[in-house]
Amino acid sequence: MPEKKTPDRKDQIAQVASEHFHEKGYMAVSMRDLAKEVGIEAASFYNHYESKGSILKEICFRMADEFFSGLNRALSEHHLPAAQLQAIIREHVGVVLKNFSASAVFFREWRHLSEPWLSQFLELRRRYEEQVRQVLSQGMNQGLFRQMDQNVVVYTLFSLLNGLHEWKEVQQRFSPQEVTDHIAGIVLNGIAVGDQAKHHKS
Amino acid sequence: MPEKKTPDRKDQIAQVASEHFHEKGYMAVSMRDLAKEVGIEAASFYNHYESKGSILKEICFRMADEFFSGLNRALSEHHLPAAQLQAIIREHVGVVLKNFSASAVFFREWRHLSEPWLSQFLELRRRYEEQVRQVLSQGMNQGLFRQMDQNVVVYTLFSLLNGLHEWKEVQQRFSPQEVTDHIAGIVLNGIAVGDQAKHHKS
DNA sequence: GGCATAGACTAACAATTGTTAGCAAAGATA
DNA sequence: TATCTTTGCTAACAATTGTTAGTCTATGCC
Repeated sequence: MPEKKTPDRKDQIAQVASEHFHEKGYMAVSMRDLAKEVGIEAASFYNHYESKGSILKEICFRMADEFFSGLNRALSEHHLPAAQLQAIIREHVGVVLKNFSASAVFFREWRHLSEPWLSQFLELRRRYEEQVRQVLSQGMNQGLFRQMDQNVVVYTLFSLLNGLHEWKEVQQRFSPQEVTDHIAGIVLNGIAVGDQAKHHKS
Repeated sequence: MPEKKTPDRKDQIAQVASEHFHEKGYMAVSMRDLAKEVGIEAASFYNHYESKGSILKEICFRMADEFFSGLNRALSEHHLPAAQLQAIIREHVGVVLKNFSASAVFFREWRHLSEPWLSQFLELRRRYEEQVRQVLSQGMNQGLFRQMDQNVVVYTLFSLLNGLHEWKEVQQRFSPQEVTDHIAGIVLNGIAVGDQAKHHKS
């Protein structure tokens, strides 16, 4: 007797799993843990997912989709490298803040994906990184960004972006726009030629 | 028949465990996995550690010691906030690069500590963060740093520092000094008053 | 009504988990 | 030499794991 209408069990499971994988880590959450939270028995999961691993797969690749959508939006709506970079950051921050648990799983638990998903996932990550690198490259070639090691810039950018999910307080106390401005300010200040990219004041 | 002299089994176990916890995650590594690598049987661990959890505890708190040593060294050897901050970064980077696997475990696997170690660990982290915050505070009060939200600066700094262990390439291609300069440059450029902290040019 | 499908259940499985008990050999200490 | 401690082993344990089989029931469709 289903006591209330299930909006979509599969989505509900992904949602609950995201939160638990985020808090305890994928390996520390059992199917029975999830079952208790969802309100069904562990065996019933297999009507919706074919394995525990496929729940993780669903979460990770759904987030990858989100990140790529944001990236493509940023690239198609802007054409100057500096504007593109800022848009990339804004989109990325938006995705993280809108899917806090799931993005934490995406960043932290992907190594528990089984093949061939793991390889596929890493390839997607590589492509994302590569696209950002190209924006940097264009900016440097056009003389808009200083010449510097791209790996270092990418490290800086992704450390700030990927570390975001660790800081609950930041999410609570600042708007997406503020976070975006902060990160964009740091990165652009770090790489821009001259001062035209500075838009903060004391 | 011990085929060769054991330099120190307990340290060897901690070393092997660090590497495996780093690569697979604490929960995904069984005692038998570790045993195979060390060259003993799983049950023999209990002559050196009282539980699997106590191996993790050892790794995490040993690293906490390292980080605090570095912090204290930085604070005692310098007195101007800008110099202190730079020294803190240098010490921190040094500790991470010198104990790559163990520091990754420190940053990523601490949530699997059991009580009361978990609480104690979080308290240590809080204290570390608090000391850095005080340096920022002093710098602002002395007019050396711009007035800005300390949480945001701390978020930036720790994202860059704590994300370090994710980037094997960075470790391989840059010296500790280069990494330190890079991070210190970003943070000081972000917070310093005027241009005196800038030491790069196009 | 008749019937198929979806989605829940119970029960059980084989494997793996961390851990303990009991024992043996080597090294240190006396 | 006699004894104690250290450190390894084998065997086994109880619990938990992801997963499957088989069954029941409500819902939607003809």
